[in-house]
Amino acid sequence: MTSTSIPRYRQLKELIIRRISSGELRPRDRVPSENELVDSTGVSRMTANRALRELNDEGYVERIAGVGTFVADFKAALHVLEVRNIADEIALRGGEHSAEVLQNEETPADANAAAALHIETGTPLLHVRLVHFENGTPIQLEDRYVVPDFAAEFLQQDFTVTTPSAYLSSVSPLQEAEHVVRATLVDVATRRSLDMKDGEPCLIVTRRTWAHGRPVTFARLCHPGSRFELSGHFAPPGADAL
Amino acid sequence: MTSTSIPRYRQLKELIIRRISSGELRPRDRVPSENELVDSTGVSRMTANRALRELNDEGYVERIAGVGTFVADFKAALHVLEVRNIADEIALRGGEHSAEVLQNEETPADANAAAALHIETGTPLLHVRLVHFENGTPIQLEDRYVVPDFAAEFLQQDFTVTTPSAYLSSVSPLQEAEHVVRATLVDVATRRSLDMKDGEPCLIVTRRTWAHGRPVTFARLCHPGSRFELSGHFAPPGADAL
DNA sequence: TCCCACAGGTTGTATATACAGGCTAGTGCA
DNA sequence: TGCACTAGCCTGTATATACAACCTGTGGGA
Repeated sequence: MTSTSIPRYRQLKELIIRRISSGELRPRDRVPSENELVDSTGVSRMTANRALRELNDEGYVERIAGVGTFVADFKAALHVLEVRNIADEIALRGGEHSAEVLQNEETPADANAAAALHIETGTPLLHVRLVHFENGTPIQLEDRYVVPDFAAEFLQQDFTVTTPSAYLSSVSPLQEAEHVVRATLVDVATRRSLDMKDGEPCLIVTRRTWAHGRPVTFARLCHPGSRFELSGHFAPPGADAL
Repeated sequence: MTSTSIPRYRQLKELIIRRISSGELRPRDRVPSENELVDSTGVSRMTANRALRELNDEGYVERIAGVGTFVADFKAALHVLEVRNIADEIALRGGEHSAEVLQNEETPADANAAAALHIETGTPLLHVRLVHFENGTPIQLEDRYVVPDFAAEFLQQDFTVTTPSAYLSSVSPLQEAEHVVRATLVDVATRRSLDMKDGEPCLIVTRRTWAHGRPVTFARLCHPGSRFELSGHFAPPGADAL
C-alpha cells in the first residue's frame, strides 16, 4: 500500500495546474469542460466539478455559467495573488530598474527560515541577496530563500535581467502571500548596501509565498526609510483595487 | 418569483455563521454534524458536506475526520484573518491604550470609499475618526468607514472602551483583509492629531476587510514615522508564524 | 434584413447511494 | 486491573442522476 492515496479531484487539479504552469494553457485559454474531463479521465462529473470549482475559488481559473472555464488572467488577479514585481513597479513610475547580486548560494536553513518554510533546520535552501536600483539609486535589498524542489534551477538565473519574483512566478502560479511590515534599524552591511546613513530607519517587508498549498519562498525586503516616500507605494494585496 | 433563489448550501452556511456571530456557538464548540444537519434541515448529506467544507476552507470551522466539526479558535486563526486590534498589540507590549474620538457621523461615500466598498458614490456610510494612544502618546490615527447594513449600530459604540476593529469582529467574523502600506507626508490636521513635526513622514496602512464575501469596512491607519520603530511591528497576515 | 425562437453545450445545484478511513467509548476477556 | 477489540459515529471521497439557469450560434419567419 502506498500510504494514503491522493484523491482524484486533487489529481485533476494538479493536472490542470501543471498545464497552466508549463504554458500549455495560457491566460484566457479555455480549460476542458466538466464533460470533457469526464470523457478524458473517466471521473464522474461531480468530481470534475469539484476540481474546477476549487481551482476557481483559488484564483487559477474563471468559470462562466453557460460558457466555460478559462485560465485566469493573472493581471486581473494581481490584487489577490500579490506577485507584484519591483521591476514592474519601477517601470510603472517611469523609472529604470537595475540590480546587483551580492550573494547566490545554497545554504542550510537556519531556525528562522526553517520555521517559515515548514522544513527541518539544516535542510538545504537556495539563497540570493541582491540590491534593486531605481535610476541608479538603491531602493530595496532583497534577501530571499527558496525551497529547492520548488525551483531547482533558481540559482542559475540571471537576476540582473529577471527578478527572483518574476522567475518564481513563471515556474508556477503563486498562490498566497503573507506579509509582515515593520520599521527598524538595520546592521551596517545592509546600510552600506542601500547607501543609508547611520540611524536611518529601514522599512522591512517580510513576505512568505505559497504554491501548491505549501510555503515555497520567503523574502526579507528592506527599504531605506528616508527614501521610501520617494519610491511611492509598494503594494501588499489590494493596491490595484484602491 | 423572488429573483434568483439562494442555494441551500449557502443558506446553511449563513445559518451556521449567524449562530457563531450571535455567540450561540462559541470557539471550540461542536457544530452539528453532517447527518444532524440532514435530519434538522432536510438537505442531503452532500449539501451539508459542501456547506461545512466551505466553512472549513474559509476558516470559520475546523473539521476532524472521525470526530466532528468545531468552531474555529479565532486566536489561532489570527494570522490568517488579520483582525489584529491595536489595543491588544499595545497590551502585548505592556503599554496602556486609550483613544480619543475626533469625529463620528454618517456621511455619503466619496469616490474613493465607494470604489473600495463596491457601492455607489453618495451612499450613506458610517464614519469614525479617532486617535489611539499608548501611554498617552498618540501612535495611530484611524479613519474608518463602515457599510451601514453590516453593523447598523456601529456609531453608537463607545470607542474609547472598545476599538472599532474589536466591535466589528464581534458583530461577525471578518473573513479577509487587504492592505496597502505606504509612506507619505500628510496634512496639517493629521500631523496635529498625532503630535508630529512638519516634514515628518507618516506610515499609512489602508486596510479593507471582507465579511460574507463582500467588503464591509475600509480604514486608513496613519502612524507617525519617527515613532514607528518604537511602536514595534504591526502585523499584516503572518506575523505570528514568523 | 431583422428579429425571435430554439437547440445544444456549459456551469450550478441537489439528491441518493456507497465505501473508505479516522476516532472514541464501551464491552468483554485475560 | 488492564488490555484488545469492536460497534458506531464522523468526515472524506466518488459516482450516477436530475433539473435549473445561462450563453451562443443558427435557422426560420415576419
